[in-house]
Amino acid sequence: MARLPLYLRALTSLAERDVTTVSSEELAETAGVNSAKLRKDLSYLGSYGTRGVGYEVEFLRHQISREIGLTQDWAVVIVGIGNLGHALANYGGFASRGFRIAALIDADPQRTGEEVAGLKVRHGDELEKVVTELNIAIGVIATPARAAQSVCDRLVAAGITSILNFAPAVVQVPEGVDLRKVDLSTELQILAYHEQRKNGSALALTAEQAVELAKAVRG
Amino acid sequence: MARLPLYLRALTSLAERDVTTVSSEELAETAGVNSAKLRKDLSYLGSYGTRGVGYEVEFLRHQISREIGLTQDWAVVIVGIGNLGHALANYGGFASRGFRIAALIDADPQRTGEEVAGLKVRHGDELEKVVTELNIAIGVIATPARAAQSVCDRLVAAGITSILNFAPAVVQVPEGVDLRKVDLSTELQILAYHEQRKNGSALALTAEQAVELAKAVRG
DNA sequence: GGGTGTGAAGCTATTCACAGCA
DNA sequence: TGCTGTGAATAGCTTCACACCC
Repeated sequence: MARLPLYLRALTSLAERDVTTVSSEELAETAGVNSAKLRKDLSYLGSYGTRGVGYEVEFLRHQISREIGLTQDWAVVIVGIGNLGHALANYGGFASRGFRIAALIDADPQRTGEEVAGLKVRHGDELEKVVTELNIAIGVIATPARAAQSVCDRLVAAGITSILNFAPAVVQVPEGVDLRKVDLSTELQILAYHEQRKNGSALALTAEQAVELAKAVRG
Repeated sequence: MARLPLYLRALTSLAERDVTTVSSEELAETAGVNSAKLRKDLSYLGSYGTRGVGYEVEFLRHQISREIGLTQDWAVVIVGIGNLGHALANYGGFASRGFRIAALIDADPQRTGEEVAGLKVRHGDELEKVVTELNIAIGVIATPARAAQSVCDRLVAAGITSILNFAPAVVQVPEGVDLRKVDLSTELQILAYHEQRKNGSALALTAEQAVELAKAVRG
């Protein structure tokens, strides 16, 4: 369930404020969701709450961590060490959540050997070797769009079944491989779509439409 | 509709290959969705296809661009010029889609004045001024988690109603403000969740569960 | 024939509302 | 009494299947 990480974060934030017990209502508010939805989600994990009281923050946090698989350590390879690859390699939020950046790969021989975030960048040819030797579980694609599919194919061929794609390209994977994508300009486009609707609804009408609307409003 | 950017990208990729006409089946395949879904989505924009023929690539591309609002130019401010802010500022995919990075802001006085992606980084105090003067439509939060809510509040107060949050924090916005979030470690956590299920399904059973399972299988 | 546009069916996710337990 | 856990109701989304048009 895609909301578990959200609940986990909300619980962490509560734990930092030394809250020990929380109701579904409060936790839902913190996480920004409906309380019935939260209770239903949590009930799939088991009955971890106490009626009349709520949930114990630390206990629930541990249960969710275990459910997600954060109690083990996942080795990640980042392919494509451009601007974004750099940022991802240096992003501090991974280590604390059980993700370990184990290798960095770039096709550009100029970059090979360069040190980024304490790791030497390795050449594209070594991809398969790196995946096997370091027991990589998750591949991150941060290459330009044109390279994404072939990098993805090679990751899959090397045995990786979980891939996070940042390249702005449609990438196909075989059955059994999980592909998630994060697309920066898609997100902006969705915002722009709504923004346009907010500001432009009246202004964007053609003269004809305005007349029609005026008629309709008058009844 | 959140899939329009996906279709737009598929159409662009087809246009680059000089395809002029495409069926819903082909376009759906390119975009990685079901063809019935694609036809239904497109039908909301209007009847832009021709029965027995398909859709004209350039025409449809223009219609979708217009629908999303990509025919106008959107000024974007990035707040927080760390690793990620840098990467976003330098990301080439925005300009070509009608998004113009108009300003960069960082709270650290050390960074103020530094030039990133051809723009001078401005100090946090100037946020409201920058938003008003440059007619900013979209705010991007790339700060650490602890600063996210206050940056968001200030963006909203300055009149921005579309915000993209990269900080790993739950951020609340008032009614009428669109907030989208991109969370890198959440994405990895979702992958880890599935990965765990794939590899560990049998191994992760306790002895008792294994016995139960064996019984159930035998009927 | 070929392929869009769309009602209808099916499915999944969300919300309601309350029984049941601390 | 207060709050969880959950059946039932609802809403939203996806897919099917075919009428209709080029």
